[in-house]
Amino acid sequence: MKKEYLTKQNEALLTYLKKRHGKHVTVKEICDDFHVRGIDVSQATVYRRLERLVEEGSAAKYIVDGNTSACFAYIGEEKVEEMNTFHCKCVKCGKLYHIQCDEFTKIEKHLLKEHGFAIDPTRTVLYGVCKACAKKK
Amino acid sequence: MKKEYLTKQNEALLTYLKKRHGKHVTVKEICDDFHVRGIDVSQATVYRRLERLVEEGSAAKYIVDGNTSACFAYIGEEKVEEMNTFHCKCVKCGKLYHIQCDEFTKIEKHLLKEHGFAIDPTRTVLYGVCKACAKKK
DNA sequence: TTGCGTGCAAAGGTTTTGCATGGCA
DNA sequence: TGCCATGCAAAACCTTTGCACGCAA
Repeated sequence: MKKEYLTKQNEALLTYLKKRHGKHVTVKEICDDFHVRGIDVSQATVYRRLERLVEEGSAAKYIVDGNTSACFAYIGEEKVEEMNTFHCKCVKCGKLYHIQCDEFTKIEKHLLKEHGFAIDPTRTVLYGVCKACAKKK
Repeated sequence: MKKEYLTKQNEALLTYLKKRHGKHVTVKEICDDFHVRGIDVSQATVYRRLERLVEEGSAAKYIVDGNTSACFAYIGEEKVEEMNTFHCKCVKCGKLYHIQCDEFTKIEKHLLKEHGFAIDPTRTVLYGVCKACAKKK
């Protein structure tokens, strides 16, 4: 087990993430915000810290778009098993919906029992078309 | 509506994709295979053709990994509405499972009715841990 | 002949990495 | 002091794009 130092960069990132608990952010958004507020944290550090947070289970990484950039969300102390939130991304307007629904928990259990597959909701994004965009059409 | 020419590159790609009907492949895999077999199709062309196939609905694009690279699968004439296949990717061993299950169709309908969100199964990948990897642990 | 398709290389963007330096414990 | 963390810039990747040329119809 490695030691971990408490640096101001680490602290700044954690503060930022906790303030947006559960929301998704990109590395770019984080860096931009830091830049605007005059906080100096290099992009490389943000990547390295986020990577570690994901390993530790305190953050989740999503590949949300056809676009290359990844999204991260802080999930902190929440136990993954208790989360019934999942993400839906509209492929038309690009909006990301956080949906809480027990039906999803059901399919989760079904998949586990019948197919032996344990979904990790923190990593999963469902793609489709949202209500608003369906109407427009 | 644009005219479409039938070129040998186009033909080679379609042959390749049809042979792997329903399976997922990356652009790199396609190019490598072509290279090995001495077929000359530039990477740019593969991207352009795949993009068009996706537009036409003959292929599906997945963002499958934490890695940046996208996967494509040929779905040909199948109508998307009839597909009850979805994809599960194991985050431990990296294996991609194609699962057919009516339960998934149910959650699809539920999401549409209750949340107004129409999932596109051809774009969606569920992440989690597969049976084999769960046992290892 | 027309104009779409292709190849090449450059450009664009995101993420990773090597190395010297900085800073926590 | 001992190491981990950080910054910077370069490198590594994947994907897109511009342009001239090739080729199907």
